[in-house]
Amino acid sequence: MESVKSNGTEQVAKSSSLSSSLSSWQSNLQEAAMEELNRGQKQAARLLLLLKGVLSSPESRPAAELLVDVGAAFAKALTFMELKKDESESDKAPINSEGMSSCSHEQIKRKFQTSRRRSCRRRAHPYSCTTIFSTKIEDGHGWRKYGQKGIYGSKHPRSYYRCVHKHDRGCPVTRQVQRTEENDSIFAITYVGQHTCTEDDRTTAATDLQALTLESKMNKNDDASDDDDKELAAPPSAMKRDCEEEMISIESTTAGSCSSSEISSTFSGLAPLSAEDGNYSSANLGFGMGFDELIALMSAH
DNA sequence: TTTATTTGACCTTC
DNA sequence: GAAGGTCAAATAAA
Repeated sequence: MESVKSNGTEQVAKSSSLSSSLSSWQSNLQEAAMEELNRGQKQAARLLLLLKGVLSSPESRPAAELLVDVGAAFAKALTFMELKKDESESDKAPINSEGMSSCSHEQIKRKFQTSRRRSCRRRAHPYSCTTIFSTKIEDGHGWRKYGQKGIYGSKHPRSYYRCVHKHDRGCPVTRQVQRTEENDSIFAITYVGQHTCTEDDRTTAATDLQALTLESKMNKNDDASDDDDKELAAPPSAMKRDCEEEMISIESTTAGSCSSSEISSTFSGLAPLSAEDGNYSSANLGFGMGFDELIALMSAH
């Protein structure tokens, strides 16, 4: 533990007691910080609710984005704190003095790995995958459904789609669509590979969706939670209609190693965490959620 | 008749 | 052996 040159045992005892009280102090501090973050998140949600009408106008868009961003930041910080708490409780490891900033990637990865052990494994494939969370599955691309499976431990089946240009243009993209456990009206859509069918389609569907604005989200009709099977079985023609999406996008860390269920397992009210850089984009409305979803998630947290 | 979806079987990975 | 992913025949819809 430490080298003792003078009054050894006393110093060890002192050090041990010191580190124990320091650890307890840090733990209390952590609890207090989480409480405050929780409070901040709830207050942000309340403010969002209060201003919901006011912020619907286009000129209030920056303010609305800011508020959503604040809510997302609270959610994200809370998640970091919870991850840290989980780790210190299970490992009994001393709290890292570096604080929250150091706990993102590895801990998130670890959490994913834990849930992976429980629920799923994936075939290795050479393509990168991107998971988004959206209230709709249309993304402007044409998809052909080629399978549906019940997933172990999940109440919703997973549908498998491939690009309609797979055969004529050799487009390799597939996607998996599954309703999230946390919110039946939100789909976890995992895109595997990238469109090669047209020049315009080279950007992934996820990238397309990121261009969607708050305005469209605010003005959209509440048609998000239609019948499960109808939604999932929507023909390509239906998918090409205008989409006003609400989405969260998460890039996988390594090609072929991500899964929507892994990611959705951490979806209980938190901001999206890019495993690559730990950031989410505020340009696409933070994590792309509308007011209702954000508030629902914040309240559920 | 053509095209898309469903679904059980099979394959692959762990 | 279990579970996810894909195939392809059967079926439904346009």
